Amino acid sequence: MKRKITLKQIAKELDVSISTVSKALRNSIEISEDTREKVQAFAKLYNYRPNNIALSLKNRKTKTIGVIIPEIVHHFFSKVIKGIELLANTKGYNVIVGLSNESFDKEVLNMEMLANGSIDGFILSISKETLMKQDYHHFNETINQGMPIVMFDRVINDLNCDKVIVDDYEGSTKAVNFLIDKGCKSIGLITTMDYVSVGRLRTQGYISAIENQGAELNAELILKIDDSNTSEEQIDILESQIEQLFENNKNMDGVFAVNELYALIAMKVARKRGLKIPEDIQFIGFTDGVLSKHATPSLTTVSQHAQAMGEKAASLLINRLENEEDEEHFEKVIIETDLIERNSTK
Amino acid sequence: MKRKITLKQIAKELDVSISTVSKALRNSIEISEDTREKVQAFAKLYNYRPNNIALSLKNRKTKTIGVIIPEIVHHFFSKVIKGIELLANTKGYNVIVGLSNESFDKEVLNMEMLANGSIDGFILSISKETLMKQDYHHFNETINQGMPIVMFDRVINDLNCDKVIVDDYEGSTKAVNFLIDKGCKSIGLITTMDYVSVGRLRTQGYISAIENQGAELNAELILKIDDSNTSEEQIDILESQIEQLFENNKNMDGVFAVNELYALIAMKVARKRGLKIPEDIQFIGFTDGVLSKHATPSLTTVSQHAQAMGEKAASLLINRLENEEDEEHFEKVIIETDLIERNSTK
DNA sequence: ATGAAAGCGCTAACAT
DNA sequence: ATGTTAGCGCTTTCAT
Repeated sequence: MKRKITLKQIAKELDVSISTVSKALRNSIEISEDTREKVQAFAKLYNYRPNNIALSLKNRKTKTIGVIIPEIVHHFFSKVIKGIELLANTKGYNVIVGLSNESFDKEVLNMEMLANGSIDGFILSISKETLMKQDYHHFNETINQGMPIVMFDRVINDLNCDKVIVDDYEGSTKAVNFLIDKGCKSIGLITTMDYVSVGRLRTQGYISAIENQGAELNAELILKIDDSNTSEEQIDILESQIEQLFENNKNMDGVFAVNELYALIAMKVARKRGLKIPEDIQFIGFTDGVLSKHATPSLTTVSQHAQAMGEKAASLLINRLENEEDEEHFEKVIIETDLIERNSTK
Repeated sequence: MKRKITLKQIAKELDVSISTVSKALRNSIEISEDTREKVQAFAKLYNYRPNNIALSLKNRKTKTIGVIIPEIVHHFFSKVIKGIELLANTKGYNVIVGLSNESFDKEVLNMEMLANGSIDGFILSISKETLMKQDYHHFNETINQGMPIVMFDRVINDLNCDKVIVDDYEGSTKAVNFLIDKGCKSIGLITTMDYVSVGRLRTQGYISAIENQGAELNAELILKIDDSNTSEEQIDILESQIEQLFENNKNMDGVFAVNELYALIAMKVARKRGLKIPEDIQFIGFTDGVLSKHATPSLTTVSQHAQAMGEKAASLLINRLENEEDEEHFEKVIIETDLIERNSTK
């Protein structure tokens, strides 16, 4: 078992100084052709690679990005990570992943664990608990220490950092208008509580689309789910809540759901009640998941382009890390949504 | 913007030496109560945290684990990562994620990028391309340099490292026997090419279950999918191949698929052909995905306990890192599968 | 009880 | 052309 070789060992073997070796390896013209070749050959033979940690200490930068997300077993987030990793890798950066698990404490802990020199900057999406508590001191402290943050999807507006969001408002409006165009007269909304900004914005998009149509807004048609605990039995509760929605609105002929699971369960309920999809009732979900494509019928969705979000977030962060210039001026990038038509709409 | 404070700065402010500060912070009895309190108060005030990189360089260990997986947008892998992160975090370790994207070159690149001091050890699952080429030099080199590896799911037997696998053979046997118990007389198999070890083992499980039954093996009932490229149009090809399977076996009354997507598409084909599930034909998938639970009908599956695999892998690696003892002796842990009954079987 | 010095692996300014 | 030195931030052994 041959341990990794260091400059020091090479220097000793070849009977030169450490700095000579260092320079020779970096092709410095200060070094004679002779020793340069000798050193390089030896280094190659022993498969010398500079130690990243030593470089990080010296350069005061680690070339790694810390990513904190609420949950990894989730199509949207894993796709964002894929985008981040892809772009980071092409720029020579590594990616450390921390999971907050929707918990405030774990989010803080994870950030503290990484902010002590392990990474150059953060890309993160805020946990539900943090959003609910509205306690953002850990973000501010990190930023104040000179470590840049890029937030995506679940963001806070008045924070000194770049943001990448999907146009939730526009996406919902688009979806609801689509349902209206397809002849829906009574469109239900299945959404989350307002403290999740994306839920709030999607709800607003729904409302404005309905109102712009001159139609009156019917509160009965709006179902707000409290998903602060995401346990298993939650799904049964969810289903009965959706049952109730159908029961209260017998003439409902369209449903817009803020995620694909809600939409799928709603379709299931509709089918149970003997409704034909899309003939009797049409469905659209807001999502970037796998369920939609393989559901029966397949679900029309508003795509969030999660991977593009990840790439954009990584590119913003790396730009900021490598160009000290644009301090104090932060970008808010909006990723456009696309409506993907499948078989749950006419 | 106050940058992170260092021992040096504290020492200067308090007019003591760096080593005094260091000792004071670690509660050394060498230091007088007086200065100890003074230093600790000052450190707390300025929120001092030791620099991880410096510690890593000093201790020659980074307390971070490198994870290389073929794909992250995949329920199984993201669940494994969740398990790894969970356990790693409780032990004070961070997790760097690298994606091979099923490519040999990216796998090698990623490993080289991390093996130069950034991490203490690897947890990985081998890319399809690597399995096909059977080129494992990068694993051997890493191990030879004294960096431990733990492989999971897609593993190579004769490699000096710990392994965590699911009992693919046993799981398939269990599934096929279950179908037989439920009255199936003609059971189809939808699997992958043999170079993916999990596909091969699951196929063997199917075969032995059929043969143990005294039934004769019918090659017509076995469909091997070449999924070496996983593009979009692949799904249409997949569907037509499965159509063919049904066409060739009109009396098929059970299907075992080595993943949930194959099972779902098979169910779709069956439905199209007017077959009732589970009355006319029953289905089981091998998986740990979300599709199964929300499919119609929901799919009976063999669960792999992905998160448990991740936790076990992390625990094996950390044990090896922290106890130098058990060199040369490697474990192969087998995670039991569970059959989760849903509505695609009687 | 405190401090000086060496060392982890590397780079770079500054001698020679 | 080569070597010495200092320093990145920290711990620890060895003086004082």
